[in-house]
Amino acid sequence: MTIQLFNTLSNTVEPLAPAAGQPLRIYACGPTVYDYGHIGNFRTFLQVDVLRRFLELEGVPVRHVMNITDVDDKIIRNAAAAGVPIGEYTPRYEKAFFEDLDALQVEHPEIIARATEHIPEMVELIERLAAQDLAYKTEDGSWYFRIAGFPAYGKLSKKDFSGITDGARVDVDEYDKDSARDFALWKAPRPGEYHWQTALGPGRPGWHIECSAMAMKYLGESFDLHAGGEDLMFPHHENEIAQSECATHKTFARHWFHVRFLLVEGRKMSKSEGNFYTLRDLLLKGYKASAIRFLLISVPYRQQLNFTFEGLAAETGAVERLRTFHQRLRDVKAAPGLNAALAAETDRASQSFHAALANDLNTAEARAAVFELVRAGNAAIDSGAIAAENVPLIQKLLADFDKVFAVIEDHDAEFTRFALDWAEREGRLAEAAPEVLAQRSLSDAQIDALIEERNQARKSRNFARGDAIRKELADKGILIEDSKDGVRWKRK
RNA sequence: GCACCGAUGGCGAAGUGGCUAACGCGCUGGUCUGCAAAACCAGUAUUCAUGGGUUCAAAUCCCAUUCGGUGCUCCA
Repeated sequence: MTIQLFNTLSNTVEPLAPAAGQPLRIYACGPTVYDYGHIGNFRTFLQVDVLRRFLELEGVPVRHVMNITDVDDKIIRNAAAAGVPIGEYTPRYEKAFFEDLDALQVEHPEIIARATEHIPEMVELIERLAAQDLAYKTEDGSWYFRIAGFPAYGKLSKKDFSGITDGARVDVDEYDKDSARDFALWKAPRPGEYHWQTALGPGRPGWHIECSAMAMKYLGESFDLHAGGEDLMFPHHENEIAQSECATHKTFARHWFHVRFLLVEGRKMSKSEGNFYTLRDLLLKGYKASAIRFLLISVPYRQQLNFTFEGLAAETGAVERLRTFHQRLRDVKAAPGLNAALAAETDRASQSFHAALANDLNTAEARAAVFELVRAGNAAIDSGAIAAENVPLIQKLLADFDKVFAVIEDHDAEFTRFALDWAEREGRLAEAAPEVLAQRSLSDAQIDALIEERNQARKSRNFARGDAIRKELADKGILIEDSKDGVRWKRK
């Protein structure tokens, strides 16, 4: 199935396909590792994950490169404030970033590229530009890109710079740049600042050059798709295009994929609004990683998503519904044969699921198709209409669904525990919700023992005692379900 | 200020010219259960921010207004 995907560059939906015999080459802008990631960051990484997972499901091999920006102004500032070199400051946040990706079931890219490990590649790229007089050195030793040398500048963000003249409105002499729009390729060090000694002189890379250099190193001068948050469109991606295409005289990335920002409780997320959440904040509040993932990917990537706690609770229930159905399917005792009507319905759902994702990654429609089948499947189980041969057909659809959405297979307890351990080390355990802490105080064996005690009480019709135990477990976030086949429990 | 995007039930949200406006959560009633939970069934927007227009036909197209978001500066 051909995947149709919106391309920011052309402003239209276009098919996305790799060159013959090649994997699909993706470059995605990664994090600047100066702090813990927040849910806005993760929405972008999750949507890229949905894209790559769907490509894989469709049998398209992927070569996905993500950069780690481990040197920039904020890092230099924060590291200096902490009194450590940047090389000691960034690794803990890079590690935390990957731990968070794991909690959210985000597949790792094939290649992780750190800016600080690619200084020679960047220097070489700047030299290529300098050789064409498209990069120039200013008095303080910094290097800038000459935008006047790239007439197509603005083609991605649809900005027209042709009418803009320097001097009248903008103060040009700030860094003695030739034009106010010219951007830094290489920044000369301020006194005492960490820097590299290179053929360009001492300094550190500008923000944009790392992505051009590393994308070209791992994917070639021209590749299939470049992804990032909508804010990166300008100036970051526009500048990448300018410096890359001027150096190579080839199209840099053919397809540009931008993920829309989210709102939190209807407002833009910001520290001053008090609605700024890291993944770890939410795990400590007791929200499950699966629910967070499901909420962040449920709204198609080009739509603004309103992240609310009510929505998060709703998604917790939605994930639970999928898991319960998955479980019922495994346990069902179906008569031999095939229910043709249910098989046809399964097939329809499967087609809708694939078609929805192929249509510009419409995740909302894709999950709707699966939920419709969940209802049909549950009804068939209840009425006894389900037949043995239907079971694997439905399981196949759920498996395909989970290859992209990755929420049915349950890793939640593991990552909640991880967040608690982390909070303890950081002295932030007080931020954890009481119910989350209570869960931690109860081992699986203790839970099983209490359930056994309750079974005995119920058998002797001592329902008061049985209900008391159920209440005690519920207070600690453990829910009990009685069924014909015994008692099941799960963490709320 | 300029440019671009959006507004659909109690909440989140799909649908972008034509069958009864998906799906999830919630709520109400029923079935099941010792009681619950889970699951199922039924109900829950005559209507898609507001006003006007185009059309045989509009949530979907056009204009205006209001509100929210983004970019123009660091930001996923």
